Amino acid sequence: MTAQRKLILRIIRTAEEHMTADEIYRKAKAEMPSIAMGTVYRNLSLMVDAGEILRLSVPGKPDRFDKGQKKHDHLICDVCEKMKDILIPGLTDAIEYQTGEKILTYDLTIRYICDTCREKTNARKR
Amino acid sequence: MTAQRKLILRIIRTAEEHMTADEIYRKAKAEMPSIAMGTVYRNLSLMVDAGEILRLSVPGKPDRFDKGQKKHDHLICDVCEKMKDILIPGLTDAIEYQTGEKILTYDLTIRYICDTCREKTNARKR
DNA sequence: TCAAGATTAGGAACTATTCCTAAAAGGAGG
DNA sequence: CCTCCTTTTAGGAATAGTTCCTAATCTTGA
Repeated sequence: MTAQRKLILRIIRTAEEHMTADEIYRKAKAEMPSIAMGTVYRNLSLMVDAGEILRLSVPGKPDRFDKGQKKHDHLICDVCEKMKDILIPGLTDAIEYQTGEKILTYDLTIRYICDTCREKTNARKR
Repeated sequence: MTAQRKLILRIIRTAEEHMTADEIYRKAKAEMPSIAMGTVYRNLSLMVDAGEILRLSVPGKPDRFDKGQKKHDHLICDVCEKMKDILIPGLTDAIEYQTGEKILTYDLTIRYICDTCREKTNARKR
């Protein structure tokens, strides 16, 4: 395993939030100035394929990457765009039951307004 | 409502499948050679915002547009990438119950292997 | 009819991502 | 510690999808 890949993996593992490829690149560049964007993208894709990390796709926004190994779903706040992980146990079974199809996987993204933003909006309205 | 917009809307309404912006553009261009790509994109976005049509986002692929007004979910075949509409009634309620949050909307995309592709794969394996 | 505002065509610009190539780095075996 | 072979890299060009810009054209309503 190359130094570049180790670095990228460490950045993702120690990140508090889901980072974009660009954010990871910039953080990596601070430690290893020679690293190239292409290297980041290639390693991210390799690790996603290997199941070491997860890719989170949000329409119209750059992909984000998650250290998590366990599948989960996402709540995205419509105002601040912050993402929150959630688990909806049994959804796979429910979908298979409803559709009558054996499914491989699914991707569920929920839009809502988070508490922080709801408070701000209410405060402004009064 | 301009002629361009009327044309775009008609193309979407008479389409059998969900079309990409580029497919819509080419079909529109055949009838109105002067139409520009930007016009197609702008009108599509306007109509999506107005709730007249739906935008379907698939990670890594161009967006597709649906005449449908009624919200529904999608099954995508992992082999041929064809998309099928499905309805999972009560999912909104289930999500709200599970998360304890009032949700605005959700986006559920399910990956599976369609009957046609499964048959082909099996046939090849033997 | 005429002015104000909206919409267009055409193409440049942008963003996220992939691809290309020559050079550098690994690493298995001696 | 070398040596050959494979993998990976840096750097930048290329690509796809989409948005943005501007001057010209079309609407629309008074």
